Amino acid sequence: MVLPVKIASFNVNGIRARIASVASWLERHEPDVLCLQETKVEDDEFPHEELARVGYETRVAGQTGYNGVAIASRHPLTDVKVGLFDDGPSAERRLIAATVLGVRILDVYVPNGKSVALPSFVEKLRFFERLRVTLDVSEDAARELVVCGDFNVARAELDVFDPGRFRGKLLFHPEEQRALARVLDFGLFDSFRQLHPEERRYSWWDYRGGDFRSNRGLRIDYVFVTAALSPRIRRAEIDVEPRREPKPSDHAPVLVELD
DNA sequence: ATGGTCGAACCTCGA
Repeated sequence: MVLPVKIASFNVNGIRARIASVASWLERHEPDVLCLQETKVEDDEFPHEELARVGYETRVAGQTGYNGVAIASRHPLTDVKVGLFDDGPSAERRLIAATVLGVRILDVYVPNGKSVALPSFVEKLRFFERLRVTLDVSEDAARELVVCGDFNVARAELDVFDPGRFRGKLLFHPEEQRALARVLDFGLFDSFRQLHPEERRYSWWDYRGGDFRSNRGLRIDYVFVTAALSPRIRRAEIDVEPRREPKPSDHAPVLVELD
């Protein structure tokens, strides 16, 4: 691995609505890699040029209207792979993987689930199982590997502004927490929590009800790393600045620096 | 209080 490496992840909630903000953020922070979720655009309409102008080559897995992931990099991307192990050609676009500077990177957008009482919640739990199988069959827990993105689950009380109000509800339900934990049992560590064991920081705030202004948020975006990288995390942050902009995404970028 | 607000593509859905 070529060191140091700076890797970021950002659910942009529509790349076309956010392209100027994302390009500006890339210019300010200059990560080696930026993983994007909810690009909400077909591959032939992705704004590649705007990211190339600030130095990034982008590989995409998009669809019309919903979902969509992309990896932007200042360095060559190799071994690009789209989708979960059992995805058919019409599957929702929620996973893209690439190798950059010797680091294997998986960019994930986990289904929201809608409500714990609906079949979509079962689909969310199944997605976590399928993500684990994808790791088992395609990736190596012994190597330098990053799994980042929007996981749509707060892992612990410290990751929720009002645990009492969220307990048993979507984004903070024990079943989805266990499902995510089984993915992490592959051999992944929560970089932000490792460096900041006590800090209450969020990565997502509902657009409604002035939730950001009142800091009523959840930490549901993560950068997970394997044991080969966990001792080498020098910085793990959530950058709330883009959430303060006019017309922001409802998420904030999360980032790590490894050396 | 089961509200509220976004993006994308339609006149509603998914989050």
